[in-house]
Amino acid sequence: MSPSEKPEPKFRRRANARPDEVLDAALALFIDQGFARTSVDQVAQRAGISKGAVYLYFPSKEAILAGLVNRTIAPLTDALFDNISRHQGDPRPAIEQFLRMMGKVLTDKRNRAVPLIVIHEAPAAPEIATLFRTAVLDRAIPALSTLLAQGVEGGHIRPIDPELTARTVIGPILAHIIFYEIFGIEPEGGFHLDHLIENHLLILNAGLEPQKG
Amino acid sequence: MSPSEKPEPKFRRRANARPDEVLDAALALFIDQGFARTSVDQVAQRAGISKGAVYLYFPSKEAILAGLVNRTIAPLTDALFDNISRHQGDPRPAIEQFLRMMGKVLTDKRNRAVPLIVIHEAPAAPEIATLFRTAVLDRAIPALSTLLAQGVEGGHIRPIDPELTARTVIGPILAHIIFYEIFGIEPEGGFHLDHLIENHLLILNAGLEPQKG
Amino acid sequence: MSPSEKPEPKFRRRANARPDEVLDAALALFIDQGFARTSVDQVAQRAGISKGAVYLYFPSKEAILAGLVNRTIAPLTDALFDNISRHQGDPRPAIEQFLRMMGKVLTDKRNRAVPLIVIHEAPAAPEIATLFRTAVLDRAIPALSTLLAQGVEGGHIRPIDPELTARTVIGPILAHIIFYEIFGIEPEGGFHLDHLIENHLLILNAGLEPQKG
Amino acid sequence: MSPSEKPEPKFRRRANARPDEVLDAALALFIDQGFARTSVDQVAQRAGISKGAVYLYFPSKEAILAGLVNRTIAPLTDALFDNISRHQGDPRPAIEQFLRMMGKVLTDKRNRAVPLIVIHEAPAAPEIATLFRTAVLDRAIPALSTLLAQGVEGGHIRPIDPELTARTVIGPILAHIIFYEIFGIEPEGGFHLDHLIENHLLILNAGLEPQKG
DNA sequence: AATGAATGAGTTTTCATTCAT
DNA sequence: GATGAATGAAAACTCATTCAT
Repeated sequence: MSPSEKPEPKFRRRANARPDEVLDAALALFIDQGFARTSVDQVAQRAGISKGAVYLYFPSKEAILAGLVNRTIAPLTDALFDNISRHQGDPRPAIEQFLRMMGKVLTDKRNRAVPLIVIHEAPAAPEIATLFRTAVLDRAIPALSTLLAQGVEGGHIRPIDPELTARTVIGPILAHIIFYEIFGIEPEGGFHLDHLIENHLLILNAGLEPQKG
Repeated sequence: MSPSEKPEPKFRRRANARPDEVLDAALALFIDQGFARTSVDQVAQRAGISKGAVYLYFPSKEAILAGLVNRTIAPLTDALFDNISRHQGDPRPAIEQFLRMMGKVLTDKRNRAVPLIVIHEAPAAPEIATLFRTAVLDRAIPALSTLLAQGVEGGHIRPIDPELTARTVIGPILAHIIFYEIFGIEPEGGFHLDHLIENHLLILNAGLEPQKG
Repeated sequence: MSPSEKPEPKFRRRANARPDEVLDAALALFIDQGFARTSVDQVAQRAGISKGAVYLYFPSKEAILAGLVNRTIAPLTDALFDNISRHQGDPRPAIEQFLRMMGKVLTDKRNRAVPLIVIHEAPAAPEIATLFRTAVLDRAIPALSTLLAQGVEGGHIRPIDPELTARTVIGPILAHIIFYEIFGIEPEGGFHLDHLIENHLLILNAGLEPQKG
Repeated sequence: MSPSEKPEPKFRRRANARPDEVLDAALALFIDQGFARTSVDQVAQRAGISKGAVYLYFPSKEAILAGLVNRTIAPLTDALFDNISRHQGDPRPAIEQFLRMMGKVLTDKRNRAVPLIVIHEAPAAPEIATLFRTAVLDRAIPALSTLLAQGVEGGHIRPIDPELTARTVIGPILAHIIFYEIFGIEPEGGFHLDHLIENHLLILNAGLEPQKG
């Protein structure tokens, strides 16, 4: 208690990094306990601010989740999806590239967490589900479908239903993540999303090969 | 108060019919509103009994869900999974049969509902997730893996990682259901899980074909 | 702590008098502290039940107030207002009777309290204000207006505007109560609403006397 | 930082104009939304200053209301009330003048607003009620009482209780305003406070007329 | 066995007020 | 003087669970 010791100020620094800090805290907590079981108080405490301060940046608890989704979604540019849907010729290299990119992104647990939370909370927060759908699924599925349809038309791949095949393309990744994150099922070799994707591509590429004769 | 005063009712509600009625009520409600937003009161009312009576049969709200999961799981006999894992020769017919059976079962919304609820509630009710995993996933995935490993060994299918390929087998169905049920995404032709499965099998069968030469 | 002492049961008696007990508790508290400054917790405590139990009977805090208004309003039968508006001949005896009845009712502090609370809370609870208006003012003012109009037409009283005169009839009572209850202003002789009314009637009766010639 | 570096702005906001601007903003907001549902932030924003700055001029939200009451009250000089209480002879012309003046003042919604807010907030802010009472009611009622008492004594009006009659004089105006502002009850001809007053005076003047014989 | 009245812990949200800058 | 970020206390409401009857 020497006079030189600076007394803790009641109010901490002012940061305009605050919203991001709140999101960081929220994400960590949501991953641990889920959205519903995390209180705003906990988020605030973990972010090192008061509950009231959280409401300075986010008008509601749900808005925090929306912020999280938005932050995760933001890097998904139109260019990304346009590239896929505008691809000409054999779709398989484009699919490979797409899946490997997904693999890279989703290898980071923090990126996997957001879609999972959305899935968990969809019944309680349908607007968030819509937000995610609009920003991700409604762009990715049509892009893949277009890519595949073009491949069928050009005879580059076997004639399949493009829209349904999009589920064959993406589904295994979804299953892998859900098995691991929700049910704690880990393959012998570990989570390694890249392994899954390479194995999946092996089958997918061969499976799409046009029949001879 | 002699026993002759009150005539025995001709039909007395058998107490052991009650738990099932509760589960029926709960399932209908959970499908409609989700587990979290359904109150025990609602379940009781729909089952035609009092809230207190529900607790006579189930010690907690979560136990109702567990009961639901158990009832849904019960038909999955060991024989079913044994058949798959003991299959010899080309695994593809067995996979076809397995997927078509899944397709039949999961075409009924009531059967889709339980796994979906489990997924939604997993963070809040991990024991239920475990229950489901143990009874379903921990049996289905190894069975498929064994089946595939045997196929690889016998040269009936291309050399792939059996455990990871199990995700390629199942994943598209999971994706289809999640897209539809959670995000409201319906393919142009409608939900039709059987279409999805036939399209998927087309690719999968070709994709597993052993390479010539 | 003798064994014969009955341990306090956790749950008290079940009464269907409960809603009324809640209203009693609420009224006392609202008189003391006002509606806004009274918490549901306080109401519950005063009623000797838990907060949750209050919500068993009233879906919201505002509903408690509505219940209070309704209970106070209930005795005002249609017959009462019909009597006034159907009166024929000199309106003054009817007015006398009406004001004296009001005086009797409003001499009870508990009856005065409800309109006052409504006035205080009108900006925060406009539906309650509407409830009160519909049940009381929209019946009393037209009844008085009709009575006065008939009196004017029959030449029993001086030609005045019936609707505005209704305010002259009622206003002094309102002023008396507001001065006393809100501002703590007490006439030298004490609150005595009946004195006020007699004095008011003296002036009112003379003031309505038709001009001679 | 020499004084010459920063040129004096030609027009500098005079700090002492600020409190009045705050009051203006507050009044407008209070009329619109009521005192309780107006936040200090809103007042600050409307006044074009920061929330903190409001607290430079007013130590609390309640103090803003007090300031508003004071500003409204200020024009009520002692002379005004002295005139009334010192009046000799028939009190009726003085009462007429008084009521017409009230009518003029209260025809402006902004002037009606302050007493109404005081009435609404009295349970939450008793000191403000006291402030209003002391400055207005404790001067007006005695003044009227004195005036009436003198009129009775001089035989200019019928023998009535002066203090209670003061309520008969003022009450109809209060009723008219409360009916209109709080309950939204408008006479057929519109609010027109002056009509109410003229009608009231007709009755009042006749009602105070000393009895013949 | 059955009821349903009662409990009470838990959560989001608001906002007057403070104070570091 | 002025700002506005931050605080923290308060309060309504929900509902799984309990238990007297």
